[in-house]
Amino acid sequence: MISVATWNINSVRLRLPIVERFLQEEAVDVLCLQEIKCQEHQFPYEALAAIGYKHTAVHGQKGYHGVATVSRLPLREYSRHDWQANGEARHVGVELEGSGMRIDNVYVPAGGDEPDRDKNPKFGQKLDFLGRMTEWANDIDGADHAGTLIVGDFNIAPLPSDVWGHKQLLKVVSHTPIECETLDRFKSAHDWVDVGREFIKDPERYYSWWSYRSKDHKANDRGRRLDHMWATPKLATKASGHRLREDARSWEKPSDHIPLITEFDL
DNA sequence: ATGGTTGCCAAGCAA
Repeated sequence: MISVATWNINSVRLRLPIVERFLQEEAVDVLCLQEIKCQEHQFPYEALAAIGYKHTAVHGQKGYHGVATVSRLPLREYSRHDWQANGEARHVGVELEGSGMRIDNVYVPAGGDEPDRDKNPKFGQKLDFLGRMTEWANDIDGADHAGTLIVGDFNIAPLPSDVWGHKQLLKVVSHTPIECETLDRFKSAHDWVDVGREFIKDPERYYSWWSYRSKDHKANDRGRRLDHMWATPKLATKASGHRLREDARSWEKPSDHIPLITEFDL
């Protein structure tokens, strides 16, 4: 069995205590972090190695963004795509030694506030990022390895049941029709299976993010499913479990995102 | 309609 988790941590240095808590409680094999907000030399390698996570692939930058994959199992970093072509650290790809499973850890741009690429260049960059990610997916050769799992903060909640209010959020970046369609084109490009939704079926409530801009996120429960774990079809058939640690949103100094975990029989 | 919060790093940007 191999277990993989994804978590937008919103500063790995500030939240090292809850990363350690999560790893000690869940003992996942692999944890994919987004928004580490540090450079590679600032990453807490020693603290994570001390609790068994000795294998790392860190793609960081100063102050913003940044992704890191930490593992108990040996891995080989094989790619760092810049799907925005602007130098931001938003992807790192690894292959697990032994199983050969590939894990692509991605942090899709949030896209700003205005869902109009003419008025808001960030929105266009988000759509273009997904376009390049789709071209990449078209080129994956799925025939000769154990399959690919792409995980991370996609910054899009595609289904009506992925948000607290479908109608209220149709013009809010993360749930606009054009974003959902663009993500759908990516999905079709490689027949990705939305593993989370294989286990927590639509239209069941499934959120992974709650804004900090709410006194009590549980009171109105205005969540969105921005984080995803999608597998190539053959690998998806090996998924044996999927769960959320929604309680982590209430831990001390929490991230605004929660961890997602998928288990594979491999 | 607006503003609400957080992190980085020391002003404003990104989310």
